[in-house]
Amino acid sequence: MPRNEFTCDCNAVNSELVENAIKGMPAQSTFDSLACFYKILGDSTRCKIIFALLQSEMCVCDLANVLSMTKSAVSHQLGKMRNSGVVRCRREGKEVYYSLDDEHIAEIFTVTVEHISHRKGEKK
Amino acid sequence: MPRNEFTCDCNAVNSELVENAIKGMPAQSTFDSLACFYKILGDSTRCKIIFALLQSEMCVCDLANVLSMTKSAVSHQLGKMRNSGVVRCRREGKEVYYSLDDEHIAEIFTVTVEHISHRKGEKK
DNA sequence: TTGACAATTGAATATCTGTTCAACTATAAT
DNA sequence: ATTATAGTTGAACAGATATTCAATTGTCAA
Repeated sequence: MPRNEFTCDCNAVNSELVENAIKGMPAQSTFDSLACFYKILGDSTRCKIIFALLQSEMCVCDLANVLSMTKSAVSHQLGKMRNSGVVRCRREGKEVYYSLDDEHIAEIFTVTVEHISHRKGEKK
Repeated sequence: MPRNEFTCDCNAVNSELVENAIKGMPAQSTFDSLACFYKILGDSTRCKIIFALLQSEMCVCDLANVLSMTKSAVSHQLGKMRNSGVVRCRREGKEVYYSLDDEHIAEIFTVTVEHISHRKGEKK
């Protein structure tokens, strides 16, 4: 009789390790937030937007020109990024200017850019 | 006649800013790598795997137990993480033990966990 | 060699996601 | 008021993706 109260199809090899790991696990909502945050960064269009906004705030038209995309496509992405708290916006006349909301994002982003650059030379 | 040599449906508002931004843009491949990296982190299952591996290396069975998932599902995710250079593995008898490949990943991940935790208290 | 278990892999499916298109709102100028 | 431009939004479509299921490989023990 396998002591397996979970939905997995096998028994733990190192049960103590597993039990401790389970105890130390944060709530599901924490992982959802984490995944949600990374999901926003996990698209090359949105990465470009972030990179552009690192330099300066920009309106949707400007971003569309930088990315060679339609206003609609850019606006859709900006909407998601706004909802996730990645960017902030302010209206100035007809234009809406976007900027990075949180300095943490710039930090995490630039660290990753370095990480990627370093990998380039390495294996494969 | 709109001076719009791109695929976008509007003219830049701040043309100088746009031109500088375009000049400063890295190659498409850089953004693909970035997005690819974040995409790997952008799934709650894989976030859990990373969190578990922060504590200690584990075999597939152990991870399956920690996550309450089948070996197959876990193995599929580990395969992707392996291909992206996020995790590394070594065989020991019948088991295959996985661990985080790069210390940068642990760094980026923990910084983001903090970022998320701080946000919790804030708006919304 | 045979059987058992750990792990991987490919195909199939259900779900999610990015872009397009068209319609719409908001602001400014004539 | 009317027109033009900036931006948003919903529906639809195409492409990507996570999990399941079944089959297969690799390793150890009998």
